[in-house]
Amino acid sequence: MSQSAIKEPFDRERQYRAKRQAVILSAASAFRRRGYHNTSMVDIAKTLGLTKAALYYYVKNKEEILFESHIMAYDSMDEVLKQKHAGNQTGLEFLEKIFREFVGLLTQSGVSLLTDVDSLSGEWQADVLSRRNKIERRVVRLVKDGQADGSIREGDARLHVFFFMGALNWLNAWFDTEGRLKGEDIADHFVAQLRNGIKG
Amino acid sequence: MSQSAIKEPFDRERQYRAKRQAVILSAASAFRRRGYHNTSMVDIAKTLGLTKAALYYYVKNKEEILFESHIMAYDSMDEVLKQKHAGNQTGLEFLEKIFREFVGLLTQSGVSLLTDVDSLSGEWQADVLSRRNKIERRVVRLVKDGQADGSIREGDARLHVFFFMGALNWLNAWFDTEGRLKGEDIADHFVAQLRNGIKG
DNA sequence: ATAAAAATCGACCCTAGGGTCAAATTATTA
DNA sequence: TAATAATTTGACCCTAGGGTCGATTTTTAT
Repeated sequence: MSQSAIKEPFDRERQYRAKRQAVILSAASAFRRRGYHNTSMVDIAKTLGLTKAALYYYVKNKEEILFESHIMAYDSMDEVLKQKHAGNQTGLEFLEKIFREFVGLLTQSGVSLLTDVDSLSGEWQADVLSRRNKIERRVVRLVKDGQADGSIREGDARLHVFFFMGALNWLNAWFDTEGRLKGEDIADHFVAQLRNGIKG
Repeated sequence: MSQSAIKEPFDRERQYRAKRQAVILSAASAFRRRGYHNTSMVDIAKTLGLTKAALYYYVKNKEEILFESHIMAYDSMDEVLKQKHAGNQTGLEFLEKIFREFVGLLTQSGVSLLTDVDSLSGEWQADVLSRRNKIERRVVRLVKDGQADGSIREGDARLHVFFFMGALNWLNAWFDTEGRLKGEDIADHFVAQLRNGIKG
């Protein structure tokens, strides 16, 4: 049929992209659990029922996978940060919401926050760091907003942020989808601790 | 002189132990900053003005260095946890004190809390995990004590702990001795956030 | 000064694992 | 059902870096 000439190339590309995503997601999860250097390309391939060589059809090299893993996580966080707070809620309330969604990303959506930035070289490392800093600055801004409206207590906003973002990163390291701790409960608990820790 | 026959061997051993410590400390610092796998034996050696081969006079292999790095950190933490709280202070006050000293270890005493447990094999990994768990349980107990005397609010004690221990681990990752943030200030800030986050 | 012990080194070996490539296999299209 | 394009593979190459060893250099004891 005549349609195929038009949509077929799109489907092709879509397939390709989907598979590429699968590779990166799967790898990211492995990196998070066992570490970047303890995860070989063969490991990644086997998990997907492929051969090492096939991976290189979707990816330039191992480092690119690490890079994309980072980017993917930051994209998710950016998405969360995109929303604007309803006019009625305080800065603290808004921050709570954001933080709860961050926790959700890690516990429900399979997003992995990786730490192995040093294994990235030059350009890529700079890219990832800049993305991370951008997010950090956004959150710092939220805290400052909260301080401005009095819902968050005074003090170095960056330190406020480092504290609870640390909790987030650590959560990422120990949280186990299988464990008895339910993501929802963790979110409630963490949000409570965040709130009490910094409220005005 | 006759003395030497007695004390000389002790000095020898002392020298040896001191140098061995130096190797491990130096390596631990590098591991913390660049990561275990991004730090080669040659790197470690060069930092100490030695040759790779010389390292093996003090250490069985690279993994042992990683192991000892972990142990060293946990020894420090155990030391901090050894103290008993004065009869008059609340559970929360005592926990604050402990936490402040933990922060001090990382910011002042050059102790590095490493995360690369997965690069450790079998026996060693089990050892390290058990040490970590032991410390974690101790801290959980402190929290429960605080909850018992009403100074710490109710809620899953383990989650309380994960939250602020996460902050600690994260601090370890970003804190830079050279930076403008002074360890003392960070401790104050972190302790405040800990206190407010969980107080009853 | 000299022997013995301690510490360090240069040169080398060896493997895990990242990366390549031409050939085979599997869809697609006409 | 051939021709073409998209995937996947087996076999192979190559290097970084951990680890070893006998030979030196340095220290200590007598």
